[in-house]
Amino acid sequence: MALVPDEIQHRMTRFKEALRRAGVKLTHQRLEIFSEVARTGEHPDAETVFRGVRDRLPTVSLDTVYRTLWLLIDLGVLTALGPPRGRVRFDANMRAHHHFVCTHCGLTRDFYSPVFDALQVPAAVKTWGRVERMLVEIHGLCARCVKEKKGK
Amino acid sequence: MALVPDEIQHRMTRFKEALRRAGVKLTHQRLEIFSEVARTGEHPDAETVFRGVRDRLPTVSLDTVYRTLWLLIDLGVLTALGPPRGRVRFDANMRAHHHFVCTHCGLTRDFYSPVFDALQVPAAVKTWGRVERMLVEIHGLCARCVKEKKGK
DNA sequence: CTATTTGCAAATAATTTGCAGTGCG
DNA sequence: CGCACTGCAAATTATTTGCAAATAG
Repeated sequence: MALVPDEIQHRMTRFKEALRRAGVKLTHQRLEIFSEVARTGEHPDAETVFRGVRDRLPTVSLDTVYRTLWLLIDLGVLTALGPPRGRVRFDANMRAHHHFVCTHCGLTRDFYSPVFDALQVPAAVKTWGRVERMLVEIHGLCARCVKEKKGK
Repeated sequence: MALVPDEIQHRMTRFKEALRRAGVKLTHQRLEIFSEVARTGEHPDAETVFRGVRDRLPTVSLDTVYRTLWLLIDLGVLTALGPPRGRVRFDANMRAHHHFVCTHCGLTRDFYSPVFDALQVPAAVKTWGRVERMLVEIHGLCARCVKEKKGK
């Protein structure tokens, strides 16, 4: 999971610019928390980030980690993996299919596509483990959430 | 989100067969809980399933809904969407990329593919909302989890 | 009949919030 | 040097578990 130093530098620069543009303060904890996520190609959860920054920020609290991560997502320098609202959702469709996911409300609709079904798993990925399934995820705002945003 | 009745029938049949094969009892609550997920193309969370079955099962409890849903996943008639272990994970990679996700431990690795980047969003999907991003998710077991399973 | 399954209530895990003190710009 | 930011502790939300009573096969 080694990342080229250049890429990390680039991420740090974008991060500082985003804070400045948003008029948000550059604190020690924000720097360390972002850098903890940015320095790795893993996608750590909040707890992992928390443990990672404790050497450098012994008094940081888990709630600051959460607040900072969500702030950085708002500023567009991080993204969250998995559906919003933390809830698990259940799917009875066992045929090959793909998903449209609303990043705001979590609505997920299935769709079918022979083109997508026919995609090949890259050879490099096969060396990482046992592949069971491949699907395309299209992320965006569903019509309802688009309308809601306009309303405000 | 209307589903063809044939598809629902097919799902119910597979469900009953799976229970029988596993030697698991067909209870009223299992039937209603599965049917609640199977009758729709939405992908409800546990709370939504719970509210949906309460008309027909006034005394059912939320824990039974959870237990049943996970059981049905074990039996292979449902799948869970979203991150394993319920945790949100954070990603500092804002370039176009794709994911290999371990369905057991949640490990997520990025990879790049010009072929996948070039995929077109189907016209039908565009009518569902505003598309922001498209990525390919490859699900499976990472090497570590494959090894762990063999160990047992 | 009797082992499996359920409902209840209480436990745990993940995440968020209110508030008073602290430090960045 | 003021207001955004943090740490603490307590609140919420999501999910799981132990156990006695209920029921499918």
